[in-house]
Amino acid sequence: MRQGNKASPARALERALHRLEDLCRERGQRLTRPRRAVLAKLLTAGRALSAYELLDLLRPEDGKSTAASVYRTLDFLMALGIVHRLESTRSFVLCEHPGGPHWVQFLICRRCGQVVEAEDERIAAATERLGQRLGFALDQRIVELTGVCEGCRGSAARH
Amino acid sequence: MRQGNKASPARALERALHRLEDLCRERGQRLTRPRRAVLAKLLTAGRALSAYELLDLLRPEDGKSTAASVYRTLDFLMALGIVHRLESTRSFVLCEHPGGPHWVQFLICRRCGQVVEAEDERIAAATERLGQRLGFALDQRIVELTGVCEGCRGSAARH
DNA sequence: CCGTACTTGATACAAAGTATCATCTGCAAC
DNA sequence: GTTGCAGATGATACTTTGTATCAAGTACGG
Repeated sequence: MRQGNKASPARALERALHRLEDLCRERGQRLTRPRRAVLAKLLTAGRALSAYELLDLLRPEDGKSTAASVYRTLDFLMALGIVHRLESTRSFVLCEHPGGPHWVQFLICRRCGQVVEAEDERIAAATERLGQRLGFALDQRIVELTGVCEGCRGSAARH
Repeated sequence: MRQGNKASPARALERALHRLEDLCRERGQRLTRPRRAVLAKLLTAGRALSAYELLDLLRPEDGKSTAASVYRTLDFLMALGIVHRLESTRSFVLCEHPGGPHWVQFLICRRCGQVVEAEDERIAAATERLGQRLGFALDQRIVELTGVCEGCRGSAARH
């Protein structure tokens, strides 16, 4: 929706795989089957997945997947910056803002599980400022805002 | 330091236990031995502890502690608002700002483990605004900023 | 096509958190 | 005090999440 992924899922997958290929080449990293597979599953799922949900999706078409391999692959994709971990739900999502390093915030609907990735300047500035004020040189900023999204508030009012 | 806890730890413990007692009475909750014990351990530790670290501290003086009981007790203390969970380190800290419900942020030193709890108006406002902009009714805001604190930057420069 | 540095597969394990149910107890009412 | 009992604990077993190790396999530059 946000990027037309729903409109042409095959196209979006192709784009994501190309991006992965480029990033690997740029950084001298290998492009392997599990790396492609995990990226593909995250993309087609279209939502945050736990490592073990991912494992369940991968096994039918690659019986050799294990928890260890899934975690390794996720770590790799996170280092490339194309996957993020949601600490509050212990799950993993595709990055919606591929590009250079950035500080992002997540809004998570506790009803439908939808995850929206934001890049809010005010929050970035305010957190930086707070770090400076308290003498911290920040290198990671976890901002995860949980609530109920507009759709869910409308559809199930007062419940 | 911030509240003089280091200066008189026994006094601080006494204060914290009184606070727990008051809160329990106010809300019609029971004040039990494990609840006192967990609070005491968190206070005397003076830092964030994982549930299992807590368990290891509790067992010597109460062999009946179990993971389940520790988690139950932590959930209770969190509901009272006097303990917070740090998602990024899967650990628990005493609240430094007892009082009504509030939105807090944590700064965590990755070198020494120090945790500072802040209540920053700008961040509170910016996150609220972002939620509104994206149509989310927020009920939880996790903000955990990791980096290196002033002391650690000074003492181990360039490493 | 070769060589090898890096990655994977396989196994085992550690850490974190939850479910269930019988027993016990804090505390309000007497 | 003593008592009754809703609510908490204790005990056990289990699920979920994440890591360590090392032999075997493979992506990719030359």
